[in-house]
Parts: sequence; structure tokens; C-alpha cells
Amino acid sequence: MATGDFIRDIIEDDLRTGKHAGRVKTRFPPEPNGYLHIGHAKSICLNFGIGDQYGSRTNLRFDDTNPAKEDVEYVESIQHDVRWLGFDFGEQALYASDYFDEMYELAEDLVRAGKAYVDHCSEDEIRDYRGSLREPGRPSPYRDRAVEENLTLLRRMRDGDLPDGTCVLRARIDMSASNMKLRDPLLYRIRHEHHDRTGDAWPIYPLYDYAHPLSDAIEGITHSICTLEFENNRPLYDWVIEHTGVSERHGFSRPQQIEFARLKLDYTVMSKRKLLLLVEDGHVSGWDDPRMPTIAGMRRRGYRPEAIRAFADLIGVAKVNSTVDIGKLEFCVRDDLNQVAPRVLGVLRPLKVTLTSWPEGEVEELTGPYFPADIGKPGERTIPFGREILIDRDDFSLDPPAGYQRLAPGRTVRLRHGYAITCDEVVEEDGEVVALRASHVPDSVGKTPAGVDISGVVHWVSAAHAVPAEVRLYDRLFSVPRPEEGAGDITETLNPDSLEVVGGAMVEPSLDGAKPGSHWQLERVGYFVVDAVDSEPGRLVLNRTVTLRDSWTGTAEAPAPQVQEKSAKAKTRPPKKSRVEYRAEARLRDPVLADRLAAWPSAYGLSEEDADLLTGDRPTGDLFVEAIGAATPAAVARWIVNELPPALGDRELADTALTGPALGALVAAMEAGEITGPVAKDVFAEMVETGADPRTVIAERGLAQVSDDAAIAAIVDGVLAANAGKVDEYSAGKTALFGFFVGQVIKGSQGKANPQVVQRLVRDRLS
RNA sequence: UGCGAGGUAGUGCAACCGGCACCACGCCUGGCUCUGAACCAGGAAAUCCGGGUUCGAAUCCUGGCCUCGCAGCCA
Repeated sequence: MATGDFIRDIIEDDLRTGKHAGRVKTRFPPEPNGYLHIGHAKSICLNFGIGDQYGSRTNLRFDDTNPAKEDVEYVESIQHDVRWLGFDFGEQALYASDYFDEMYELAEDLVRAGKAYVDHCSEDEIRDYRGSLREPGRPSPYRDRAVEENLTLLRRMRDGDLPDGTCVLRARIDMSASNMKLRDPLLYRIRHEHHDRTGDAWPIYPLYDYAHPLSDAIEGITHSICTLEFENNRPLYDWVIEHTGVSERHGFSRPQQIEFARLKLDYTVMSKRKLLLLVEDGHVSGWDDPRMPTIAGMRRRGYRPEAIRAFADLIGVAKVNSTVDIGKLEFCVRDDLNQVAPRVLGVLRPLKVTLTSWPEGEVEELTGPYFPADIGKPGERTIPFGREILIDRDDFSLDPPAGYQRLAPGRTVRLRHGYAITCDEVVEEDGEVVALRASHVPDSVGKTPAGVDISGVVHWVSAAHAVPAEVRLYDRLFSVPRPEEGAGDITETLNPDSLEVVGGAMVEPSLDGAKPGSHWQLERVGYFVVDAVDSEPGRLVLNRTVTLRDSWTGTAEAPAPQVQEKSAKAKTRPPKKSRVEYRAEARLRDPVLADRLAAWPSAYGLSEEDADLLTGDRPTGDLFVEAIGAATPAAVARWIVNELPPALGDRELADTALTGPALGALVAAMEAGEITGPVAKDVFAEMVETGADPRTVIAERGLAQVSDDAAIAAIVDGVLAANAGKVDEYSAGKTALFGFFVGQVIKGSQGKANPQVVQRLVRDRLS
């Protein structure tokens, strides 16, 4: 189920143009400093999904460049989670540290080429020299050190001669770049630190901006997909690959970095730091606490990989930062479990019901299928039934509200898969209902005797046969939708009811000995999983994965309050310099432009706005002047203002073959009605490309406007005949289709049909 | 503030070259039902704002507004 997102669009384009010689290769590059969470799952599904789709194996590569923060515990859990999600990265994961030798060699190359230098500034000095968002940085005093000296120093760094923090290796790019990432970024820092894989071999470690592009290039990655916050790093990514020549060295095309929006979810947090805090401060039982958005937590909660992958599919991939409604995840989980979880009976808070009409000691074996008919799966189990049964307290009401479909005094309900029973008597103690006495309706299993009025269906277990279970009811971790946006500590908004342990639950005997990790639906209650950690023979522990959807609006609890506290970050930014100002400045510098602005509106009948746009630079204005010979100046101006920029793309006017006289001729032809607007745009595109003469193109291709009723009517009839269904919809009131018909006719004429004539004829035919 | 990215129903995501605003979750109605589930049918609900180009603008031009990211020897 390949969804077409913007990344796959890029890949398709690259495949068409042969950019990477037909190869597609992606990677997932986690830093082993925490457990994977649902946000990573989105990225994993994206990268591995693309790999699967294009038949290439996706690399799992650990970005292990900072030994101080990383741990083998995480590399193991990450591999386990990726495999559990259903993805294959081969026998071995890869490691950035495997490329340390080559990275170092390339660093020496950079130094030799004068593109990197060793800087002895302190951390504070480096920050200071870097400047700020508004001021450019200043060169470090060490920036122009001799190549030989840099080389010697770099080798001393590598040899471990220098203590931590004495110096760093920096790329020599541009200290005044407006993109801060380009202000001589750090490549290597000294860290006398033991590394899990390279041991004590290296006292220096590369930084992300250096290690990451090199790792991608070495592995022959074609599309390096990362999150939005790395957009500013892309020029640096490209710089490293270009100036080290690493791709060429390995015989690969250069990888392309593409950024997408990371996943955010309601009612939870996603940053590793905050998750770690929840674990360390004991707000949850560990990384795999079922309330955690970690893969491990969701697994223990009972989410299956299928559900997580479906979720990744559902939310799509885009460049807009957005927060996904956690209900979508729950939908995917239910949708998945609905197909696979056998249905069984269990009561959370038992209320004893004695069936006075049922003989003491008599047990009947009822049977119930594991799946409802629409799932279409086989299997059934027996359910013992006796004089004493247990139902859920929630299924009885002394004073039932309107529409209540459960048990109440005098009412009759169906016991799921069993008899109908009627509540005869309520046993109360201290004003509390402690038990019920009821009678069964004879011969009501599988049928309803005439005259019996059944209020609803209720789940139950036999008191004598049921097995006890500990049930853990999980709910969202936070009580507010955006815990990270509040002013204070995130722990202040933790949901106090995110875990409720129900000790006295009773489930049907078939659940005795259920396998840890197995999924069940307790009918009318929810989906549950047998806890993989705490459940053992003789002690059944069930985690509620997700509730059943509940569409009963009768007494539905009020929806969680939508706390809106967006003011926290609603600081308004000062306005930035607009393009108007740039044009105004240009006119200040160049009196010719200023004169043009002053003179042209009255001289040529231009609007102030068009005049402004035409006089921001010389070439645009020159083009205008050269073009107005044959055509009306205002029309030429409109064309330059509206049609030139999209035709230009990133090019400068001077880089195209477009000339003023040719443009004038085109506009004149259009004004004279010789050609239509759409045709003019096509011709214009070609003029920009090749410098063709518009008259020649029009004549040679026969692009003259068609206004002849008969010719157009023929096309109209053809279009209406080919879209009979749409015509019916139109007659039925869908008038928005009018534009569709007009568009089809104009396309049918290759854009040559006079639009007014088309409109008139379509209108005639349709009425 | 310099630079970069972005703004389509409540939510998420589409609409290649200007021509039917798509789909899904959620919500509301109804149907079916021995799960108030599932399933089926129907419905309400959106192009950030202003101006312009065009027969026609979510899409092109233009002005504005709003949001996010960048000043770690983190990634």
C-alpha cells in the first residue's frame, strides 16, 4: 500500500531522470542513547517502507559518535524493536564508528586543502566569535594557520597528546554566512572516552554534521531522510560531501538529504530527555511501561506491529509540523485487534447474582465462538454456567437512565452466550447494592421465548469456575493534550488516573494459563494483553490495550477538557525586511530606477504596484522598455509581473534567451486576439528556453486562436458525450462542474479555443 | 531582527500542467446485531487575510498575518 507522499515523489522523479543510476537506498540512523518511540517508528516505517517498495535493503546504522551518552543497552533494544516492527536490516546493524578511519583520513585531506583548521579557542570564545542571528561572526585568530601546523595539531589530537577541550577541528567555510550552520562548524572534538565498539583507539570523535553525511555517502545512501530541524544543516551536509569527495571515492552518486515533519502525538511527550526523566523519577515503571510511547511500552501495552505500521501509513508524511490526535493510533490498534483477538468473558468489578430458579449444584456447559460471524474465524470454547454468577457492577442500575440497556430491578437481560435472566430482588447493605437475586428464563439459550422482553446483553462468569486476574487499566499519560507547551514542569500535568489496578477481576476459565503476550477481547470491556513480564501460571495479569469504541451517548462522560494554553510561545516577531524595501533600496542606489518609478505610471498607464515591481532592478525594467514597441505597455507590464517569475524559476533574466522585442510581439499577438492566453503561456515558456520568435512558433504550429462556433461546438459535444455521468450530476445541481467542462473543451482544442465562446456554447448545451 | 521551512474541515493528509476541493480518524442520523463492538447507509464540517492576473485560482503574481527551526565541543 504505497502512499504517494512528497518523498516518494522525489524518488520517482530521480528514478525517471536516472539521478542515482536507478538506485534507491535509505537508512535509519538512531543514536543509541535511548529507547525507540512511536516517532522513530514513523521514520522507520518511512525508510524501511521505501526500501521494501523499491527492492533495496535499508540500513540500520547507529550514529555512535558520542560515547559519553551512548550505551550498548540501547543498541540492543533498538535492534530488537526494529525487527519486532517487522523490518529486516540483514544480519548486522552498521555503525558510524566503523568509518572512523576513513573520516579521519578525509579530515586530513580537508586540512591539506585548506578547508579545515585546528582552533584553540575555548568553548566560550567560539560561541562569541560565531556572532548571533543578526550579526555575522568573526574569524577565529587561528583560522589562517598554516596547513602544516594544522596537520601537526590534528595528528596530535588524534594521538591523544592533547587533553579534552584544548582544541577542535573546524571546517573553514564562512564566518559571516547568514546560515549559522556554515560559520565554520566543528568537525572533531577531543574526548578521552571509552567507546563501546572502538574501545580506547580514539581520543577524538567526529560531530554529527561531519560523521553523518560521510556515513551516508560511504554506504551509498541515495535519499537521506531526516526531520525538519536539520533543514539548516543541509548546505553543510552537501558541503562535506562535496569537499571530501567521499561519494566519488566510493563510486556512488551523492546522497540527497530530505526533511520531513517529525511525529507529535496528543497527551504524551516524545523527547528522549523527557521520557528519560519519567523513567528516572519513577513516574512510570520503566522504558517499557505500557503508558510510555516507546515501542517497548506499546508492545507491553498490547499494540501489535501491524497496528503501528497502519498508523504510520494513516498519518502520512509531510513538511508541516503537526500534532496527531492519539485517537487515530487507538483506531489503528482496535482495527488490528478486531481481526485477531478472540472474544472471551470477564468481569472487572464483580457483582454476585444468585439464580434462585437454577438448581443448586447443577452446571451447564454453554459454548461460545471465539469470533463474531463477520470476522469469519473458527474456534469456540465451553463456558460453564451455574446458580451463582458474577456480572459487572456497571451493568446494573437501581435507577436506570433512559435508554439503559442493562440490568435493573424487574428487567430481563441476556447473559452473553447463555440464558436470559430477570432481576427479582436487590440485596443491599448500608445502602449499597451487594448482590442480586434473579431467575433464569427457561429454554432461552440461543433463542428468545415469546413474550420475553430483553433489555440488552451483559457479560458474566460463573462464580464457581471463574479465575481471578489482576487487570491494569491504562489511560493516557498526561491530562492535557500538549504537555510540553505548558509553563511548568511536565510532571505537573501527568494524568493521576493513567493506571488503575483492578485486583478482584474474574475471567472465564478458558483464560486460565493464557500465554504471555496473547491478545484477547473481553467482550463489551476492551482489548487486553496478557502481561509479558508479571503474568505467570497461577497469576494472571491483564493489561488493557485499548477500550472498545463506545458510541452510547446516553451518559457518556464529558470529553476531556481541551486546555488551551498557546500563549506561552505566542511572542510576536519583529517584522522582517520585505521585498518592497529591497526594491526601494535599489532605487535609492540607482537614480535611473527611481526616475522610472516616478515617470512610468503616468507615461505608460501602469498601476503603482506594477511600476514598483518593474523598477526594483535594471534588467526587468529594460525588458519592459524593449518590449513596448508593438504592444500596450500596461499589458506588457502585466505579463512581466505575472508570468515571468514562474517561467524563470531560479534563473536570472540574463541567463535566459528572452528578448524584449520578442516579448512585445507575443503580447501584441495576444492583444490582437491572434492567440489565447494558455497558448501564449506555452509559447512564452519556449521563448524563455530557446529565444524562439513567437510569430514563427505560432505560424509553424498553427496555434492561432479558434473562435469559430462550429469548430468549438464539435469539441463541446464530444466532451459532453464522453462525460455523460458528469452531465447528469451537473443537471442535478453540481454546478461546480461547469469549470470542468470548459477546461476539458479548452484542453481538447490544445488551448486554442476562445474561452468566451467555449463558455457560451457549454452553457447553451447544458441548459 | 539574518537565514531556512511551513499555513486546506475538530485532527491527519491529498489535489501532476490553473478546471469536480479527495481520503481517513472523530462527530451526528439511521440500519443491523446475543458485544452500546464490528459492519452498512446517510449527514454536518476546510483552502490564513487583502489586492491582482485569468473565461476560471488552494494552485500563478503581489502585500500582509501567523507558526516552526538555527547562535551545543548534542543528534
